[in-house]
Amino acid sequence: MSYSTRQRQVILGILRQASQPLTAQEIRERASRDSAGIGLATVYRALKAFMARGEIAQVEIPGSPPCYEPTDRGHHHHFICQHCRRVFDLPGCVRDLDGLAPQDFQVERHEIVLYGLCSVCAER
Amino acid sequence: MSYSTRQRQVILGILRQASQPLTAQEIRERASRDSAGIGLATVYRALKAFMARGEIAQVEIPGSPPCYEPTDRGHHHHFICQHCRRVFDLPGCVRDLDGLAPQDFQVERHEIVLYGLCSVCAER
DNA sequence: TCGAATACGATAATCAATTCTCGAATTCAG
DNA sequence: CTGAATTCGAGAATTGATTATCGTATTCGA
Repeated sequence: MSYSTRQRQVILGILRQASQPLTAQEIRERASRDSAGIGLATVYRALKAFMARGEIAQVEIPGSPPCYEPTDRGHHHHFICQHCRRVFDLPGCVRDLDGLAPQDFQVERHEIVLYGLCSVCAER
Repeated sequence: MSYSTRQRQVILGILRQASQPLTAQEIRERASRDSAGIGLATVYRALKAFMARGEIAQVEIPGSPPCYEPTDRGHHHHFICQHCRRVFDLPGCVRDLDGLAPQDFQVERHEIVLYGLCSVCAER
């Protein structure tokens, strides 16, 4: 099985506290603020282990390396600020999406990404 | 300015004939079927030139290298078949998308990607 | 047609993300 | 507590996409 180490607890805690999905790099940076720092390889190993257990999910964001977030946040989408490049969670969804595809296509899931300026970057 | 070469005509023709956005690799493969073959570097140079002129656009598809398609197809979105991995164009859009973001966010554009099985792969 | 500008092809170089390596440290079941 | 299993850290290696290099070939305006 897999062991519960200090590093993995830190990493999972960071993902749970974050209000956006984070990249492996971002996780390492935040981990290095507190504890003595965590190797990037360790972050990747932990992410792989958490994903195998279904605790976190990978979010593919166009133009950004893959991000990770806890799976318990329910269905939602993302906003990317074109200025600061940060990714934000957007609660909610829209209906009638599946109707976009032809009748004989089976739609299983969807991703919506909005691009623009976040509240901070919009003020200039 | 930029010259009109045999290679660039081939590349643009391939993009126009395709019913889906194509990656640089896919373009090179299709180009090699007819003419004597085109270098990958040439494909990238041509894509860059066409983009500078606004004739084609880059489409960022999660989990796939960037794809390219002519800009004259109007606003549309994409469907990715989880079985054959192909990318399909979906005409149309949905309304009220911008409402997903908080009031103080400026939404400039959006991408919608549907995942599932295309008509061919759904038959099994 | 001439020649400067541009593009070609093949391959090497770059770049960023991710994985591997390996000796040392940690975890945890018994 | 003990030891086998697992993980760690740091850096090297790998991978895949893209760009640069450079000698040659093509394009096209004058």
